[in-house]
Amino acid sequence: MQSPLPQRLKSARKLAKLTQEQLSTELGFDRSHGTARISQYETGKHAPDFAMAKKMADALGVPVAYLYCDDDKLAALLLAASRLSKEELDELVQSLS
Amino acid sequence: MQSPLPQRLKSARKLAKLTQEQLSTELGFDRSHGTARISQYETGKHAPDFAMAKKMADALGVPVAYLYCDDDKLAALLLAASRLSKEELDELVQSLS
DNA sequence: TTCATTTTCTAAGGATTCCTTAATATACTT
DNA sequence: AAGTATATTAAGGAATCCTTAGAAAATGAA
Repeated sequence: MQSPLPQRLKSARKLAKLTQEQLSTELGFDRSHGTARISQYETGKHAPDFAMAKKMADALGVPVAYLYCDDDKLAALLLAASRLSKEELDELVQSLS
Repeated sequence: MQSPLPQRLKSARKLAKLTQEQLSTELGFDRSHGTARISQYETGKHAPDFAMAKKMADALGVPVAYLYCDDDKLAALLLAASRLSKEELDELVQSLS
C-alpha cells in the first residue's frame, strides 16, 4: 500500500497556490533544505513524521488526517467537514450516530 | 504536536477486542516481535510507516486516516462515514459541497 | 493474598530511513 | 535560446525503527 501523502500534499499546496519554497519558508526552513525536503515528501522519496505533517497541513489549511486519507470520498468529506462551524460539525456527527 | 496514533490505535484495538498478540499475529508477525512493535506504537515510542498503519487499520476495521486524526469530532465523523454504504457516502459528500 | 498465566512494556544495538548539502533537471518567461 | 524560477536527485552523516531478550503489569483462579 502506497502512502497517499505525496499526492495529497502536492494537490493541497497547489490549491493554496504556494511553491515548495514558499511553503518551506512558512515552515521556518532554510531555502536550501526546505525545498529538498518538501520535494522528497511529494515524490514519496521520504515520509515526514507526524509533527511535520501537522505543520504542513496547518500551513495549507487542511486537516492533518486528510494527508493520510487513502479514500477519495472520505478525503473530500474531511475537507468539507473541516470548513463547517463547530455547531454544524456537531450536528453532522450527531446525525450519523 | 503529539501524534494521535498511539491512542487511536489502542482504542480501536480495544474496541475490536483484540490483544496486542492477536493483532500482531493477524498482521503476520512472530509473537516475539509483534507485541513489542505494537506496544511501541501504542506507547508512542516509535511510529509505524504508512503501509504498517494501513495494515493495522484494516485489521481493526477503521479507516487509516482515523489513526492520524487529531480532532475528535472529525475522527468520529470518519468512523461513522466509513460505515455508510457507497451511495450514502456519495450523497453525504454531495450535500456538503 | 498468593501463585500462575496472560498481557504489556522496555533497553540495547544492528538495520533502516531521514535530513542536509550540493548539484542537476525541468518548467516558465522574455 | 538564454535566463530565471521551480522542482528533483544522490550521497553520507544523523536520527529513527525493528529485533531480541527479558522484565514489569495486569488478570484470574485457588
